[in-house]
Amino acid sequence: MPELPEVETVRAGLSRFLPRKQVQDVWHDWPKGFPNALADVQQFVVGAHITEVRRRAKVLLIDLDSAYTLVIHLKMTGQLVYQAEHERFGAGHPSDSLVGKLPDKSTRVIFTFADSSRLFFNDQRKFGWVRLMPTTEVENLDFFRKVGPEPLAADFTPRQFAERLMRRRGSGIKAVLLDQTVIAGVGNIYADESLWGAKIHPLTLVQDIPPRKLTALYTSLRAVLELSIQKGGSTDRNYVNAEGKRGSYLTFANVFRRQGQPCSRCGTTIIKIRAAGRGTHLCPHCQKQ
DNA sequence: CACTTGACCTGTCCGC
DNA sequence: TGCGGACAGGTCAAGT
Repeated sequence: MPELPEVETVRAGLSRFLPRKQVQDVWHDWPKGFPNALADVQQFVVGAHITEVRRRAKVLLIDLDSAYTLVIHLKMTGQLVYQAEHERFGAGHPSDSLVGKLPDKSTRVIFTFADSSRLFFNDQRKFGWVRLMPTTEVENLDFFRKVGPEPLAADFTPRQFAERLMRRRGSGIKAVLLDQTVIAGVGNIYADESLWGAKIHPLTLVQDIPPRKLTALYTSLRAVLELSIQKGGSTDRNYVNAEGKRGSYLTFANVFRRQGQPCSRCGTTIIKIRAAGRGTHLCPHCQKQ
């Protein structure tokens, strides 16, 4: 569920809090979710200072001044929540935030900093992970070598978008949008929303989409991602930002989880089908195959 | 080789 | 009310 806008929202929040913090302690259960040897964590994380928080695709990168980086993927139900020391105890926490309620039963990793503030990695379904590696090796990870361009990058053009989509000419457009090696950061929510915006049926084969509709999809995808970042991302169940608060984009969604409701453009009832193995939402009138 | 399906997990919801 | 099964969806590995 955390897709580009959600991960970007977490990144923005963490970069307000984390730079210059010194790590004092790292606790974790669930070795599969943080597979590094304890000795390496002790040597390269404990005592180190955080220098920067970055994002690439749906992956968060927390750089340390030990020349190591914590690489974090939230997958579907991961959360990264920062809690300042004074927020730990007692009442007074906003009821719409997880802050003050952590750790809880889905807490997998806790970073404690020298000023007693803490960073919690929560993950109900344990699909997410944290791993430590030298900063210079991050770009050599298989995932980063193959991942496509950032759709919101200033130099990402409609032409580039169309060319990359056409590499997968035999496939349905939804499957292609979800393919991280084509375009980075798009998941189920924004695939559905951007296709509705461009009036394209999710199962349409890429080579059957006219150029003008590809341009519309480029525009629609960028608009949807930008609006979602502005709204703090989408919260269906689990997602929260670095302050433990939910995002409000789904209030503005046109099709995602809106099956049975009228299309905001034409009034036709939104339906849910299966495409690329995922629940897929569309307006059968606006998005003809 | 390109595409699809299953595995990884847990919690929730639905029908019987 | 209890219980089994479907479902949620990001990514990799395995299968077709």
